[in-house]
Amino acid sequence: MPRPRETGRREIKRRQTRLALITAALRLADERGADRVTTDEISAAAGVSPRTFFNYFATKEDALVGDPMEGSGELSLPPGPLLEALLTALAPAFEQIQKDRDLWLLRMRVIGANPHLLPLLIAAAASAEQRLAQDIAVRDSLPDGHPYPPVAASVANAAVRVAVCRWAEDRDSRPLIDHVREAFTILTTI
Amino acid sequence: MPRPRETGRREIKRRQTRLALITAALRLADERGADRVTTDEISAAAGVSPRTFFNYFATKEDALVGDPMEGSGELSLPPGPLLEALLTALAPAFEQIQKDRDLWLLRMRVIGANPHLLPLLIAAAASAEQRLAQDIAVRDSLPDGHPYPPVAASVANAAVRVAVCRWAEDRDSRPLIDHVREAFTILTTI
DNA sequence: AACAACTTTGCAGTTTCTGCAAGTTTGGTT
DNA sequence: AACCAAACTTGCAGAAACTGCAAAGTTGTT
Repeated sequence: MPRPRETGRREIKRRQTRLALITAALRLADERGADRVTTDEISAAAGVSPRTFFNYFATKEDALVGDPMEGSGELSLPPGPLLEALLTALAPAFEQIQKDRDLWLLRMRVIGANPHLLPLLIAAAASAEQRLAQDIAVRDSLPDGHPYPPVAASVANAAVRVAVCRWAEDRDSRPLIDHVREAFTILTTI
Repeated sequence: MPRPRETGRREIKRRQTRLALITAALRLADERGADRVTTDEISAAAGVSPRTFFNYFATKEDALVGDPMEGSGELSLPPGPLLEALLTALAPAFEQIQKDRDLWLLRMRVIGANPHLLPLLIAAAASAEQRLAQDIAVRDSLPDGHPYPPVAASVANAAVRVAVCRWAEDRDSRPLIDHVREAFTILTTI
């Protein structure tokens, strides 16, 4: 019985290694600045060989930026009003981010201190946005080229971005999903 | 009288060199694939030393992606309805792109053939989008954190992206700005 | 002509990143 | 348990990317 793609020591170990590389990269970059850290040092700090680093990330920057929506997996949008559908479909991703709050704060600090990383984060978010637009088009069975899906995805992306920023500065640590909900309801009032 | 930042052999030569590097990079990448071209080859084809390449671009990819809005300079948004203001403010950029049509088609082909470049193009567009959001906020004197500017800029970006795609496939070669106008008017009907 | 500002270039050196060919671990089968 | 295949790690060798610096060469100004 071939395990789908979830559990199994293999997958667990992979996640661990990946996380170890990411946190090592971020911690070192936070201490000395992103370009004063080498992939060799990151690998050493994560306890793997230098070559292994590139089994996980194509570039050093990728380890620093990470995949913003790695928690979302294959998202299937339920029917109903779009914003509510997005909330439920993206909830797992937001929960994952919530769990990794400290890591995210660290990451945002590093990106803030190393502006050349920002475009990469934006690019990652944009990729997620495009996938989202595709999913919206499928859900509402809209023809290719219809402007609604990309526009909606674009707006949702902007709202999430704002929500994440507020969440990051929120001393009360209200869960991220609350901030997203708030941003979405603001959207409906425009 | 210190020339502002426009004419002068210096600036002209810089533009020429930059353009030569970009076209050389794109042509070579188009022939053999982006990762089968070295910065040394690009420099040689452009007639400059290998070291000079990095005076113009931080990375090889930057030469391939270019700056989507290099023609816009410091844009000042006139008053009035936003979409019309955007049209007039961005017109110079669109004209520049129109002039470089062949270069842009080549670039889009290269990016299509080398998907790892797409995120970088998206990131460049996103940077432009953020600058635009800032300009919108200033124009309408909206407080920092107001959702309108980023959302509007985001939507405008999406519209321009669609317009550029149609323009690229337009056999009649209708000017880019017409396509943008069209996309914008579609927006108003949503 | 002379001077300052900017640009190109070469050189030396480090870091990034890749391909390949071992080894090692894991998951599943008989 | 013994076995096998797929996945993962690792080391090595090497190409290519990238940086800092200082010496030229250009351009703009007085």
